[in-house]
Amino acid sequence: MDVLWAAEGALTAREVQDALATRELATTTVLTVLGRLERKNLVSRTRDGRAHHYRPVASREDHVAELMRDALNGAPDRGAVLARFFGSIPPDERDALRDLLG
Amino acid sequence: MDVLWAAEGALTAREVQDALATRELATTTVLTVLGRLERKNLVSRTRDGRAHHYRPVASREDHVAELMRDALNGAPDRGAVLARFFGSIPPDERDALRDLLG
DNA sequence: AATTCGCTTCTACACAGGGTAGAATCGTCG
DNA sequence: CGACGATTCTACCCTGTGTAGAAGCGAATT
Repeated sequence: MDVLWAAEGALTAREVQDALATRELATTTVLTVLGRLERKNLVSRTRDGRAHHYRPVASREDHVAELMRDALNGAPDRGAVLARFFGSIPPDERDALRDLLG
Repeated sequence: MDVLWAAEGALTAREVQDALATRELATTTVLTVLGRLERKNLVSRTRDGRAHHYRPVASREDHVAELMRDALNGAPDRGAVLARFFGSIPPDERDALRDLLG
């Protein structure tokens, strides 16, 4: 589903379908999925004459960060989770973060 | 489902059921769920006479950290995600992390 | 104006996963 | 051996997701 993030910017359903041409999806399939994504507030759309322009509500990175926050909220002891999480990511990323956090 | 983490240590199905007594669950329900959790490698069990002892494979914190890693893997630009994630958690947690990371 | 064509909406079907539980089985204790 | 508890098998419902057909609606073309 989220292959749609791959294409940056606002797209029409038609463009999305073309971008996924490898899968030979029916037009209605693309529309249905886009509609569901809109219902889930993952994409927004604005009318443009006959068609709509669909655009991601958040960047892929923001979205994934959101998922991480959601996961984090799944535990009472957030600090302990964060500690384990950091202990488990590649050292180079940990280093980069250290820099980032000053 | 994961209310089972709440009870620390290894439990028998019977004990799990008692712990969830508020929900009046049938014994088989508890067993089924525990079985599925085992299939998903979230709990392991060891036979103890007639019954089994069920124990979490990982602590709740480890499990949530794992979910965070899974989410993180959902984006190509991990660094960007991490940067956003950090920018979005409460400042005090960020401070705690800074300490943690040295 | 009527036809047609594209975009949209509605509705639907299959399949997976998770919550729930009944029926049958199996093994241990008395 | 019999009873009872633990387990397994099977099943039902509900939701989410991938897929798509049928129909509606508005605009361009004939």
